[in-house]
Amino acid sequence: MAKRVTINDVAQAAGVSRQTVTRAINDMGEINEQTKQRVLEACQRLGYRPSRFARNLVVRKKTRAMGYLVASFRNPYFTEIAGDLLNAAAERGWHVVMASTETEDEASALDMLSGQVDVFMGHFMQDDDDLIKACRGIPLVMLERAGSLPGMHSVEVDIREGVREAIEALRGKGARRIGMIDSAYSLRTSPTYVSSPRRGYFEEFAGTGSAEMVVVGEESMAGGGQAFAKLVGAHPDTDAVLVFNDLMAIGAVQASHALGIDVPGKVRICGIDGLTLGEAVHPTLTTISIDRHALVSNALDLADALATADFGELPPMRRTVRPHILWRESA
Amino acid sequence: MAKRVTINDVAQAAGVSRQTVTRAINDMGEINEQTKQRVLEACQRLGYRPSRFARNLVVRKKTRAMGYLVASFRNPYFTEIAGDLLNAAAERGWHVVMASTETEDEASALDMLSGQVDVFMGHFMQDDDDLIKACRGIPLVMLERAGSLPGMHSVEVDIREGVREAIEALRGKGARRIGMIDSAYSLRTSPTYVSSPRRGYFEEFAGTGSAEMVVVGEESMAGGGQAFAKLVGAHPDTDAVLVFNDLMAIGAVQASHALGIDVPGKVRICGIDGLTLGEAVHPTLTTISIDRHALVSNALDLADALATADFGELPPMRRTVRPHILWRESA
DNA sequence: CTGTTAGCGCTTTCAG
DNA sequence: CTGAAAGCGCTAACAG
Repeated sequence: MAKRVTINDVAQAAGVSRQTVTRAINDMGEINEQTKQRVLEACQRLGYRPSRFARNLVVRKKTRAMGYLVASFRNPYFTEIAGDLLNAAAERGWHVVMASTETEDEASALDMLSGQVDVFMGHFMQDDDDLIKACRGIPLVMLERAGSLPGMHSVEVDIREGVREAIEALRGKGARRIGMIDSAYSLRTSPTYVSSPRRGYFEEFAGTGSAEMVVVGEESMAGGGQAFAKLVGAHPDTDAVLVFNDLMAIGAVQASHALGIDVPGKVRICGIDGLTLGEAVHPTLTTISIDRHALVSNALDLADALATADFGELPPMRRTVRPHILWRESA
Repeated sequence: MAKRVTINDVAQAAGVSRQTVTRAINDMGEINEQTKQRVLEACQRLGYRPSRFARNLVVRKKTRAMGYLVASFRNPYFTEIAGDLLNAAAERGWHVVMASTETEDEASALDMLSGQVDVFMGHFMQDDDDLIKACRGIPLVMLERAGSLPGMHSVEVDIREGVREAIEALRGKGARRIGMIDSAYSLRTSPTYVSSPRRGYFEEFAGTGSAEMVVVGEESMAGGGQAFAKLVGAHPDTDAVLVFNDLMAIGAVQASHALGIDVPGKVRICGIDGLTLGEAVHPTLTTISIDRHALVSNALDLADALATADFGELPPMRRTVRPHILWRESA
C-alpha cells in the first residue's frame, strides 16, 4: 500500500509550509486567495485526505463516540430504539459507532470497537465478568438489565410491574386460564433453555399451575405463531396469553386467524414492547409498552455523566423506566 | 472540565516511564508482573483512559471507518440493509458510524461525520452538488442512485427492468387496468411533489392513460392504505396495482381487507423491495425483490477499492444489481 | 525487564 | 499574509 499522502507532501507540492495548507483546507482566512487555490489544487491532485486521528488529537474539541451494540435488526423493537438513539445522540453531540451482535458474538464486537469509542451501550447478553473483560476498561451503559460490577451502569425497565398489572387486568376482564409464550433466546448463549425473567414474573403473578401453561418458541413471528398453536393445542381452555415480545405476539395473532380462534373473544393476547407494528395487525395488539424515548434519554443521561467525568470511574448509576399497558384490540 | 489524565500522569504516579505504562495496559509482556499490577492500579485510581486518537495515529494498522446514513428506521427495508451492512462490514474490517437522516438533514449529518470517517455510504436524496459540498472531499458510495460528480460511486438497482417484467406478467395474468401508488417522499426535500423514477417506469410500461391511474401517498403503511382506497375509489375497475414499496403495499393489502376487496381475485397487488415482512401478511405480498445482500456486498467492494487506493480520487465506479419478481399470493 | 529517543500528522501559538 | 517552532498522547525501536 502506497505511503499516505500527508500535509507535508501537499505543502511541498504547492511550495508553501504545512500551516498554509492547514489554513487553506480549513477555510481559515488569513490567506491569499491565490495561494489557497494553489494549495487546494495540489490537494486534489495528490489525493490528499487529512488524517482524522491527527486532527482530533490536536483539536481540543472533544468528540465523544459511543459504541452501540444492536441485538437484532430483525426485531423492530431494537431498530426503533437504534433510530431513536441515533437521533437523540446526534442532538447531544455523540457519534454512534454500531455493531451487530446478531451474527457476531458480543466479546469480539466489543473488542473491535474498544479502540474507537468512549462508552458502550446496548442490550447485552453475556455474563458480567466476560463483558467487563471485553470492554478493556471502557464504561458500559446496559439497557434493560442491571450490572453488578464497577464500570457498569444501567437503565432498567420494570417489566415485573407491567406483567403484574397486565395479569391483574386480564383477570378483571374474565380470564381464568392464562398462558405464556416465552422466548428461547437463551439458547443463543447457553446450551440449554433458561427461562427468561419475564417468564419468572408471569409465574409469580399467574399463580399455581401457571408453569405448565408456558410454551417456549423461537424469537420471531413464526416462532410466536407456532408456540401459540402448541399452547392452545395442549390447553384448549386457554383464554389469555402473555407473549414474550410483540414480534412473537403478532405471530400469535396471525396464527389465531389461521386456527379460526377469535381474538379477543375466545383468547386474549398481550405482547410486551409496544411496537408501532402492533397497530398494523388485526386485531391490533395490546401490549405492555416500553417507553423507548425515556429509555434512550435516560441512557444518554448516563453517557453524558460519564463523559463529563472524563470517562473516569463513576459509582454505578441505575435508572428505571416504568412500562404501561397499551390497550388495543387483542386483549 | 478537568484536564485529561494522560499516560504521563499514570507513569509519574506509578513511578515508571510511559513506555512501561504502555506495556502494562496493552498486555505486551516484557514487563514484571509486579510493576504491571502497580501501573494498572494507578490507571484505575486516576481514572486513566487512553486517547483513541493518539493511539490510532501512531499505530500503523489502518482502521477504516465508514459513515453510513440511514434514510429511515421506520421502514424495515432500510434497517434490514443496515443489519446486513453491519455484518458484512465487520467481516471486512470496517467500522461503521451511523447517522439517521430521518430527522436530521443529510448535509449536517455528513458534516458532523466528515471528520470521523474515510468514506460515506447511504441512500442519499440531495442534489449531487450539495452532497459533494457537504462531504468535504470524502468519497461517496451511493446506493440505488447514480452520481454524476467525481468522488461519487454507486450501486444501482435496475428497478426499471423489474417494473417492466412485473407489468408484463400482470398483463399475462389478465390485468387490464393497472394502477400505481407512488411515494410523496420528494416532499421531504422539495416544496412540491416530484414523481419518482419508479413512477416513470410504470408510466413507460403501463402505457397510454396510465398517468391518471397514479395516486400519491405518504411513505408508510397507513399512507399506502389510504392511497389504495383513493385509487379504487376513483377507478373501481382497477385490477392490479404496483406500489412504490413494500411498506406501502402491505398497507394496501390491509386496506383491501377493510374495503372488502378480494386480493388477488379482484385486484392484484405488487410491491417493490422484497421485505421479509411481506410474508407475514395475508395474502402474502408479491414484490419486485431487491437482493439486499448483493447490494451491500457490491457497495463494500467499492468501499474496499477506495480504501486500497488510500481514498485518493478514483474514476467513478458503478455497479448494478438486478431485481427479481418474488411471486407470492397477492398477485 | 525498563527507560530513552523519535516520531505519527496535524494545528496552535507566535514571530516575521 | 506566511513560516517556524512547539506540542497533542501515544507507541515502535532501540538502547541499557
